[in-house]
Amino acid sequence: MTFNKADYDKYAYEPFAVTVDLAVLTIRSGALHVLLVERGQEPYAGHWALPGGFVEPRESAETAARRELAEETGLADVTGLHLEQLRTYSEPDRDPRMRVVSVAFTALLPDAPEPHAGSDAARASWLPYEEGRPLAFDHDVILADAHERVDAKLEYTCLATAFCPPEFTLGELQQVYETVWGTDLDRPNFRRKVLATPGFVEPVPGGARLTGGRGKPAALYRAGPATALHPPLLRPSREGRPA
Amino acid sequence: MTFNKADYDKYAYEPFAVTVDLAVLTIRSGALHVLLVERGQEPYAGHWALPGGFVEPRESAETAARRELAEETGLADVTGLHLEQLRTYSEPDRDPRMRVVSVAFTALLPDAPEPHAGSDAARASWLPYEEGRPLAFDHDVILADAHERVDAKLEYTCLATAFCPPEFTLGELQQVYETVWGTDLDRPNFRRKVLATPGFVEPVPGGARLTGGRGKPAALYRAGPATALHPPLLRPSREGRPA
DNA sequence: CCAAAAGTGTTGCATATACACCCATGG
DNA sequence: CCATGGGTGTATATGCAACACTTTTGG
Repeated sequence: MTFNKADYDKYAYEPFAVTVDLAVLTIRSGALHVLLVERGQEPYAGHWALPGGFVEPRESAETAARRELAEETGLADVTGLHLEQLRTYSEPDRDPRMRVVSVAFTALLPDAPEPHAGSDAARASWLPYEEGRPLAFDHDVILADAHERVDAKLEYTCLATAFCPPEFTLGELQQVYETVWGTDLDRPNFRRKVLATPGFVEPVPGGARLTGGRGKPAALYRAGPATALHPPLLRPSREGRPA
Repeated sequence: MTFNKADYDKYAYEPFAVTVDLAVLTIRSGALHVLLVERGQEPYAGHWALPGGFVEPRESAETAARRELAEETGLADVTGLHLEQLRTYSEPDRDPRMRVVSVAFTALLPDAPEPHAGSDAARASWLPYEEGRPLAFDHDVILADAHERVDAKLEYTCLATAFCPPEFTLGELQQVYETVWGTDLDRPNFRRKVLATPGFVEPVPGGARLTGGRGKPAALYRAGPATALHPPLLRPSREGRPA
C-alpha cells in the first residue's frame, strides 16, 4: 500500500468500525449447533445474531476473536480451541447505523456447555444449525460460508478432531463427519482411512471405554500432530461432477 | 455482533483505516512474477510493496480491490480476471504510522502487460517471485500466504486457467502447474486428468495451433464452466506424510 | 532426416468400495 | 441369548504412475 502525505491525517476518511463475528459450531446429540445471541435493541431487535464485538485499539482481530469467544462461551480456557479466520465482510450497508467492517471467524468446540449470557446482557444459546433464521445483518451469509468451509476442510485436514473431547473413540470421530456432511460412512473403511493417516489420531496408552456404550468397549484416541490429510477423505454422493 | 448505546458514537474508538493489499501473480517466460510498487516515502522508502490503497467510504473491500487492480495494472478491462479475498491482516503495529487493517486479495493474470505506474507516482513493475525482498510492512507474509493458497487451490480447483489467455493449449496449462509448483508432471497423465474432468476445459470449435511451436500443432482449449476438481490433481513429491 | 512437441496405448501397483464376518458388552 | 456397537478380513473395481510408442510439424 502506498500513502500520500494527506494519508497521515487519521480523520481524512470517515472512520470505519472494525468488528469480529464468530461462527461457533459444536456437535450436540448428533446434530450441528451454533452459538447465537439474541439482540435486545434495534436494528434487528429480537433476532438471533452471531456473537462478536469491536476490535480494541491495541488488539489484532485474532486476539479480539479469542477474547470474545471466551466471553460468550463462558469457558475458562479457550486456548486449545480451534479458531480460524473465515473472511472479511465489508459491504457498505451491512449495518444500517454506520460503516462496519467485520472480520469473521469460525470456532469449533467439542462439548457444549450452556453459554454465559454475554456482557451485553443479551440472551445466548446453542441452537440447531437450521434454527433462528433469518439472522440479523448478513449473518446468514457468514454462517453459510462457515459451514461450507468446515465441510470442505473435513475432507483434506484433520479438523474433525476439533469437535471431539481430548479423548474420543473412532465412532465419535465418524459421527462428526456424518453429522457435518449429513451422510453415512462405511465404518470399516473409515477406520482404516483414519488409522492409515500418520498423525491423525494416536491411541491413548492403556485405555478402552467401558461404562457408557452398549456394545464392545471402544479404544480411545487422542488428536495427533498432523494437520493435513493426504490423500483426502472424500465425502461420498457427489458424482464426480463439479458444478 | 451486539451494540450498546455508546457504540453509536462513531468516534468512541480511535479510528481504524481500512485498506486493501493485492498479491497480483502472473506467469512470464516460465516463471512466477508478482506486481510490486516501489515506495517513495518513509516508512520503507525504496522498498518494494504490494499495490493497494484505502477502501473508499462507499466501497466494499472487493470493489476497492478491483479498482486498485485496474489502476495498478493499467488494464482497460479487469472484469474477467480472477480476484479473491485472501485474509485480513490486523496486527496493531503492522503500519508504524497508524492503525491500518488490511484486507488482502490474490489476483491472477494471464499475460503480463507492463504496469502503469500508479497514481501514487511510485514505480510499478513485474518482478520474479523471489526478488525485491524484503518487502515493506508485513507484505512478505501476505505474499507467502498468497502463494501457499494458490499452490493448494491448483490441486482441487480449476484455478490454473486463470493464468492462461482465453485460448490455450494443454501444454501451456501444464506449464502453469509446473511453474507454480516447481515440479515436473507427466504429460500423458496430465492430459488424461484434465480431459477426464468434465467442464475443466473445452475444445475451441475448429482449431489447432500452428505457427508458433516447433513440434506437432496443439489443439486449443477454453476454460470450462467447472470450478472444482474432483478428484483433485495432486502434486507429486510429497510422501503422503502430512506434517 | 532429425529434433521437438503433441497425442495414444499399456501395464502394474496402490487404493477404495462393498460387504461378510467375528468380538465383547449390557440388558 | 440377543441386540448393539467395535473391530478384522477380503474380493473386486478403480485410479494413477511410469514408460513405450506414434504423429506432425520446423529446420
